[in-house]
Amino acid sequence: MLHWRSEAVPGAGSPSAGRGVDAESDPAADAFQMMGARIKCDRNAEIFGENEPADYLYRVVSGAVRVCKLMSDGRRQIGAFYLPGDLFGLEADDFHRFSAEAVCDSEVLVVRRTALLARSPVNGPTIAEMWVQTMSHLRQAQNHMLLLGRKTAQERIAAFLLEMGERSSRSGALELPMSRQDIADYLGLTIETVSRTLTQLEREGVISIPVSRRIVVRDRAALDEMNDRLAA
Amino acid sequence: MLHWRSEAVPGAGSPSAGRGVDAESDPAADAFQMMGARIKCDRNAEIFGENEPADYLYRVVSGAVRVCKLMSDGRRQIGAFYLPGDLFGLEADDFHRFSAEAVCDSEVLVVRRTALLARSPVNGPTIAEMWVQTMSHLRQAQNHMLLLGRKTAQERIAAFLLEMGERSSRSGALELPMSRQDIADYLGLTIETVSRTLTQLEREGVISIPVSRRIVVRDRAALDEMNDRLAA
DNA sequence: CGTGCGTTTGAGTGAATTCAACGGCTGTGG
DNA sequence: CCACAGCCGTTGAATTCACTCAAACGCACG
Repeated sequence: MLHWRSEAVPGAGSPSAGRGVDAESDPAADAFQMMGARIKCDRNAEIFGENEPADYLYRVVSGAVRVCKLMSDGRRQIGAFYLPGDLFGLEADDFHRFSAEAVCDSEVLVVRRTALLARSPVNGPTIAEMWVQTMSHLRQAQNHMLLLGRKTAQERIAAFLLEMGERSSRSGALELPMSRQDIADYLGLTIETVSRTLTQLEREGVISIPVSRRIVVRDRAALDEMNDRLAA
Repeated sequence: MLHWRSEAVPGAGSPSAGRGVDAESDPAADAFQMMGARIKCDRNAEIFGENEPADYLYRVVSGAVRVCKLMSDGRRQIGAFYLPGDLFGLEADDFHRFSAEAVCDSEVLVVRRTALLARSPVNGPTIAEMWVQTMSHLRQAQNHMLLLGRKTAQERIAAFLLEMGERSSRSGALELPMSRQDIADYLGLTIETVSRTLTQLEREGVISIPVSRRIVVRDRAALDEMNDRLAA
């Protein structure tokens, strides 16, 4: 595909903590470090709201962020979780179509959209970078779409665990920053079904759950099989 | 895969019919008309398959195209329908993640990806155009995601009818090119549920169905209300 | 006039939901 | 140090919505 090294000065910002922040590897990160402001968000704090002007781009430094839509009867659909290193807030129009909230106490970098886009002449590499980002989000959305289509609760949970496994720091146990309710709203299930399904997977020996937000995958193949029914 | 008449020979094809092809208006269209080959696809013909190299871009001229994934147990998820004027086949990687098939006898324009991208020097307007396209697909995927989340059959059908209404020629009746099975696989329902729900909507006077693939919306507000529960 | 396909309709089942109660951790204040 | 409140998560029982299985219908085509 396309990629190139950024044209500028990564040197300054010492990236600090935030597990899994290998952000410095990709080019957009540099722009963020140069131009971005770092802000702290308490758990459940709104980072931007639906229909607000989309003047800024964001990058998760630590913690986690969810983007979601609320329906008038209280149902909520979470469109994505963003983990350290992930970019979010990029929109096709000038307004956000989802709201974004901190899943837990988090830090994000913020940069004006115009600043990023103006960085190089007319449409320098930055446009292409944004394109790649958008492509990546598209792929993510398509995966999520598949997840929400005709799938059983078990298949959804399996897919979720595998996805989080891929994205989190490659360690033994999964540390989930989000509540059961968040997971439910992400997977299109109820909190009870999420809980029951996890318990069932634990009883079957596929996973173990030392504490509710830490999940150890014991039988990865089993999860794969539940999920792999995708794509013959 | 499939065969088409030699690349080249664009001049011959007079744009011909294909309702809703106002393709000439946007810039990418020009490239397609200049460089594309026009091919015919019989109903259910595969245009490209999952995991095939993504060397071409496509534009629907007439008919309709579905992109989908098949699961090993036969379940199918349709990711999108493309109608005349729509672009498809643009991928983040070098391989298609979905397969594409003609919903009904259709015509599509095909152009080599490299040809399109090479059109202007390094990253001329074309990159930006592609970005816009990708953004548009992202928005579409996000909408579809919402559709598949915790929604009742009625809400899904309502959303589907509204979506098709938006996208089809702005006439009175909706002419659906796809089968009930296609609709079901798009909405994450079974064919029976789709049928029942449509019948129910007809009995309630919200729509009427003179023949199975033609639907007249009688009470648009009712459909909106079923759908609008979205986004407070 | 059959044959085949797509669609509709019916009856019974089942997976996930709703409603409701309980259990367990955490932090606060007596 | 313990008691208690407030969450969050789990578990149970009953319900419901969509699914599965099955049959019939209508239409196009040979």
